[in-house]
Amino acid sequence: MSAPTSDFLRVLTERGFIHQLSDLAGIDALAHEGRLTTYVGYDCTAPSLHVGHLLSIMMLHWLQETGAGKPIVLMGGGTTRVGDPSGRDETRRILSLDDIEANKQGIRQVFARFLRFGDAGRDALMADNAEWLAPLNYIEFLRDVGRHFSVNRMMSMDSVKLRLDREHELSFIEFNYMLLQSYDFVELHRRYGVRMQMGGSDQWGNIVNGIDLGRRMGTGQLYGLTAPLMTTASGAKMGKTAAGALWLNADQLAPYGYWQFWRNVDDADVGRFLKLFTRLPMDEIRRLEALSGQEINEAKKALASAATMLLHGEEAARLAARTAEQTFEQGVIAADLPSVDCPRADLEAGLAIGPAIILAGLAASNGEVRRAISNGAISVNDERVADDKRVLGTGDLSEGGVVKLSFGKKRHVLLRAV
RNA sequence: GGGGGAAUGUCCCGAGCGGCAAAGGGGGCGGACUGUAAAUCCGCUGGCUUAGCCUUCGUAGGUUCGAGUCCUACUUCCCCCA
Repeated sequence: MSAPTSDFLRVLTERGFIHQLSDLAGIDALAHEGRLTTYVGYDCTAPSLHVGHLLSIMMLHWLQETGAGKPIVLMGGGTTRVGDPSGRDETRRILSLDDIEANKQGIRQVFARFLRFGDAGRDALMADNAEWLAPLNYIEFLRDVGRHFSVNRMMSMDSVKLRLDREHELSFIEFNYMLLQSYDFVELHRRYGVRMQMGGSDQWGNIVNGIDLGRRMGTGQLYGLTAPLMTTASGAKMGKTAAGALWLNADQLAPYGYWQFWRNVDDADVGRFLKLFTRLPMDEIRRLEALSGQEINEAKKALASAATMLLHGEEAARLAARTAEQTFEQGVIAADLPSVDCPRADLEAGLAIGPAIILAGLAASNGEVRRAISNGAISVNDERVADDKRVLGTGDLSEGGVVKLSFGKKRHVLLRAV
């Protein structure tokens, strides 16, 4: 691809955000003039977004930062009632309207950390497609939008084909998702002059359909840009760990856990992630990714702190870094580790190790705890537990009135006597 | 509408003569080695009050001392015919 002239595309290219774009020159020109009003849509299927969404959030961030255009965050209040089949092989559970509304509220808060909202020209704006999708009239929609879609072509789209090939059910309601998403694009153009849609590479088909529908419905030329599918160096899809999804909301995943996630990335991912998920300047990143061997841990810490700072703020990032240092480098019990309250009376009466570990959220059943103990995975106050009959008492409390429970070397929880 | 095939361990794929808590992968978790990395090796990967008991093979019944396995009905998917 020839070199872009706009800051926006230059930054995105340089930092590795671009997988596919519909028309480099067209996008570049609009970005150059600062008229590239762009939207990204987010489902409201969970109470928080997770790391997988971060990529597109960062793209919106750079859009605003480079002055390329107005970022629009589209909440899928309407489309979530239908369910996007892209990248899934299971029928999505239909959420109640209340759930969707609650999820929407949860998701909202994250964007304020990455975007500047307001009424001025390039201030970010948040929209909800329930606003125009909910009142749609079926007959009119079929007539105005439906007629532009070819079932033949829809059948050949990856999201549909995958379901068909794997012999999984694809309900009619989900089959319609791409019509709605395409229509969103058109509607956003009409309302806010949106010119481009961004998303993950799995959204390419939906985006292209939107561009197409726009042409047929008279929006003029629309554009699309997708980011590469985020995988780790080992090929795993990013966003989930044993502890659950890597949520962005602090009440779902504490800053410490978030920091730990970035601290533990694969060596091979450090440079790429620094570019994608932090705002560190490129020459600093080049210096960090040149580190090798033991030294690359410096780069990982920088990544963890920079990424955590972006999402949770400077103070939270500093605290997480300190907690990690105390826990992993100094071997002392850091007061800020995740903690769970435990009635003092339980400890006085003697609390068996199994229920204690479960209470701490480190395991799901006694059986799992027992197996973990036989694997040498469980520690109390950094002392390996050998006997699954081990009972915790007040004698295990350290000065701070806590017992440190560990599952493996990395997952630590403090049991706080209250 | 007719005919044939399929559904397995609630992550995925996938074996399974009527004695099955159910082979084997992948993935995940833990241990060793390291650097809170990767690779490698080893262990674990239904629940419980664990010499035992309970719940699991699409759903509901049935046959049998005993059913993932056989029979019937239903649900969903695939293929062929119309």
